[in-house]
Amino acid sequence: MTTGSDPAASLQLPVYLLTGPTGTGKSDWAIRLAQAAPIEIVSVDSALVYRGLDIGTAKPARGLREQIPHHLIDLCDPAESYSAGRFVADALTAIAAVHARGRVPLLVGGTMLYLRALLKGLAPLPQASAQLRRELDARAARVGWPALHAELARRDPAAAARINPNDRQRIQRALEVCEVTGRRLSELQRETTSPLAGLPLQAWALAPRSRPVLHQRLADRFHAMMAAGFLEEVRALRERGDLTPRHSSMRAVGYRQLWTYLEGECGLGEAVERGIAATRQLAKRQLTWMRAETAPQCLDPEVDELSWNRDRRHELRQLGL
RNA sequence: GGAGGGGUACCCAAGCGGUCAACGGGAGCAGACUGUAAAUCUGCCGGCUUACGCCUUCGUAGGUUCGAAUCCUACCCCCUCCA
Repeated sequence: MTTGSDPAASLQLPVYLLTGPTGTGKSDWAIRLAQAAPIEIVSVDSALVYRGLDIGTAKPARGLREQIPHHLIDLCDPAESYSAGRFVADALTAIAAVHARGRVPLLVGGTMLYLRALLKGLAPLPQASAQLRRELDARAARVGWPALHAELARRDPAAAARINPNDRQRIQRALEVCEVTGRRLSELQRETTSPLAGLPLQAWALAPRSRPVLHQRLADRFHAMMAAGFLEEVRALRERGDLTPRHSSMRAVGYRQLWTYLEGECGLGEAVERGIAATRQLAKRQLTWMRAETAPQCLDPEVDELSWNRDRRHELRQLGL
C-alpha cells in the first residue's frame, strides 16, 4: 500500500509483457504493438539467446531487429549454457536501459520459468557448477538417481519431499545447492523477492482458441522451417565438432530431433514428426504454466491488472490496436 | 495358381488356453516446475463409474473347451518368395 510518497514513482515507465505458447504469433503482435507505442522488445526465450540457432527458433529476422530494438537475443555461443539467473540479470539491465531512453520495454516470450523468475524473483542460489554436476552424474550412473534422492532426503527433507525420485535434474540441483552453500535449497527458496515489484506492468497472453488448429499451425511451421534450411542449420552446428546433444542449446525442440537423424538413428521423416510432436508438447507445457499463473498474485498486487486470457486471443485494444 | 509370414486398443508392438482390458514404447490429455526450463519429472490413457464394479474388445463368421487374443474350420485383407 504505497501512497506515492516516492516522487520517482510517478515518473516510472511501465513494463509490458506479451506471452503465450510457441507458434501463436507473439512476434506478430509485438510488431503491431511497436507501431502503436514507443517500445523496445526484451526477449524472454531460452533458445533465442544462442547465436546460430535461427531457423529452428523462429528468431526474428535481422531486418526486423533493425527496425525495432530487440534485447536478449544472440547473447551466447551454443556451447555455453544460459540460465534463468543470467536471464533475470540481463533482463533487468535491459529494462533499465530501455527506460533510460524513455521507452517502454515489452517482454516477449514463452520461457515461463524465466518469466516467473523475473516477475516473482529468484532465490539467492548459486549458479551451476559444471564440475559438481559431472560428479553427481557419475555417482548417479553407479547408484541411480533414487539413491541420490535418498541422500537429499537426509540433507534437505523438504526439498526431497517435493522432488520425484526420478527427477534427476532437480535432485542434482538440490544437492548442488547443498554442496555449494552448505544450506538447504528449500530454505534459500523462502528468501525469494521480486525484482520487478512496484513497476507498473501490463500483461497480455495469447492462447490458442483451438488445440487442433494450434497443432496444425505448429506442423506447418515446422515444415516451413525445414524448407528454409533448418536441417542445414543443425548440420552446420553439428559439424563444428564441439557441440553434443547434452548442450542445452542442442536440446532445443527440433534441434535435438534433427540431430538424431544426422546421427543416423532414424529417418528424416521420423525426425521431423518427432520434432513436431516435441513442439506440441512444449506448447502444452506453456499452456499449463499459463493456467497455473493466471492468478494475479503472481505479480505485485499493486501493479496494473493482469489480463491473461485463457480461452481467446486477447485483443490488444488497450493499446488502441 | 503354389509356398510361407502376418492381421492385437489412435500408432508401433508383446502375448500364443485361465493369473488379459491385454507387457512395452510412441502419440494424446492433465499436472508439477526457483540458475539445464524448447529442460526435467508425475498421473491418466477401450466405454460407463468417485470407487467397488459392470460392459464391449485382439481381421470376419462359426466351432472345440468349464474357460480362447491364444486351439480348429471357412472366409476377407496385407507382405515375402516361387510361378
